[in-house]
Amino acid sequence: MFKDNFRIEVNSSLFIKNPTSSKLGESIVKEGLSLLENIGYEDFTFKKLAISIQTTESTLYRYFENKHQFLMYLFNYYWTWMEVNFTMAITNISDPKEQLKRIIGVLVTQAPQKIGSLLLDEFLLKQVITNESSKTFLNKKVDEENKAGYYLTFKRNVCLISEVLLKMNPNYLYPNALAATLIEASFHQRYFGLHLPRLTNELHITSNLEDFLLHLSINALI
Amino acid sequence: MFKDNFRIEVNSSLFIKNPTSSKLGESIVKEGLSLLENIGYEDFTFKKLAISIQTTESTLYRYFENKHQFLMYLFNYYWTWMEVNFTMAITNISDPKEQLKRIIGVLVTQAPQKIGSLLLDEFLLKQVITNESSKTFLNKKVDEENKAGYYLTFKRNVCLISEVLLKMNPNYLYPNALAATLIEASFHQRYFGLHLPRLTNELHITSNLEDFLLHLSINALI
DNA sequence: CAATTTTGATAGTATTACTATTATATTTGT
DNA sequence: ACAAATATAATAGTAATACTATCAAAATTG
Repeated sequence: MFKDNFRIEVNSSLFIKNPTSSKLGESIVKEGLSLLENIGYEDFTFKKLAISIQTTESTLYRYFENKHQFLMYLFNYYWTWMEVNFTMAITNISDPKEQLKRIIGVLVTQAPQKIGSLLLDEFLLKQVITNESSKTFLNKKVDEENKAGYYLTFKRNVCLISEVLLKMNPNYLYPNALAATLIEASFHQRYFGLHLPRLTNELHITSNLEDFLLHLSINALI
Repeated sequence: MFKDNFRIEVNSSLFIKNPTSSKLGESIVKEGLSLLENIGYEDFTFKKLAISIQTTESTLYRYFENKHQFLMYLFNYYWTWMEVNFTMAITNISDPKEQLKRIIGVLVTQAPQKIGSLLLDEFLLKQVITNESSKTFLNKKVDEENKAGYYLTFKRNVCLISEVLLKMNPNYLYPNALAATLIEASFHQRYFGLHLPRLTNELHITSNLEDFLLHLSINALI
């Protein structure tokens, strides 16, 4: 469907030097993603990443301002790629309900189909975003970073889903809120299923999660 | 309704020395809450708190292991107190739908009525939990802390709401997931309303948030 | 192949997140 | 009231974090 040289590029405010501009930059984001998945955002440091790819901290700081910007880069990479997935999923589908079903199908998929040859491992990326994405906005710099455009790709996806919801019921008052809630719930319910099972009902199983979200949204739009 | 000496006590795994056992301990949690609200979890340090209450770091470490345990203490304090609020709100109400309405009413209230004279400021506490509570579980220590009982009060509240949901529809498959989603959405949608408004629809306004959550849950239970 | 850019190596700073020790208050039991 | 026990303050110290700066070596590019 896409050429082999299909590439996801994120806005230049999300890095100092574009990591896709060099082999070293690519290994920074690839190994960084992997390290982030292994040890989590709190324990992740540029020092540890530098050691694991045999470079130095100062080199990493030439690509990213700090680890928060690095997470924001991955966050935007993820949502840029999800936008492609969502768009493909609903293209040529006329029934809004079927569109919603496919949207939710994409949302709950853990290892989405490869499109072209992507730089980052889709499965790892989904894992990291599931566990860490709330940390992109739950901090005191949120307004500043919002102004800098750090959340634009995420907002575009919320709006894309919101439009599908509105097709099902043009009078629904909270389409953006519902879209954002579906996304957040898809992450957190899976997380709860794995770590705090009393907070959910077997929603770490993809088909259950899909059923829950689909039922929730369809009923909300009645 | 309650005596003036009504007190919220949290499980002893959540502190080294009980802060309610001394004036100093009380000022640690009171000023700590205030500082956390002002500068956010990421910038909050025991050093800064020590300076603001004119004590030393070593003293703070005799009360709490680290700042994460301090946040967990506040988190449990909050949910212990919310359990009282929820329970009072539905006591003597027979209609499950009315119970749900009152549950959601409590959930979206920013400055709940004072019960007795509580140590911590309810408004500040709600603010801090709204902004920071996801950080209690989104980290690599979650399984360990879950075993230690750090999430018990939260789970009790999810189960309490879940039971009300089940009364409305005993066949609903995902009561815990819905309860947890309502709680999470109540926090994040208000946050989005204030900081990332394109992700929501004016849900920083309490009555809108209430309407959204009520509509969402009632329709899900059809 | 010279000029430019990128990276590596090294050093250094302020802050964070603690732990340890000891002296001085404060509280408690009798 | 006073000795004993406990809590707190003061101080010092460590390893790690989160950077910044400098300069030489390597790689790229024109």
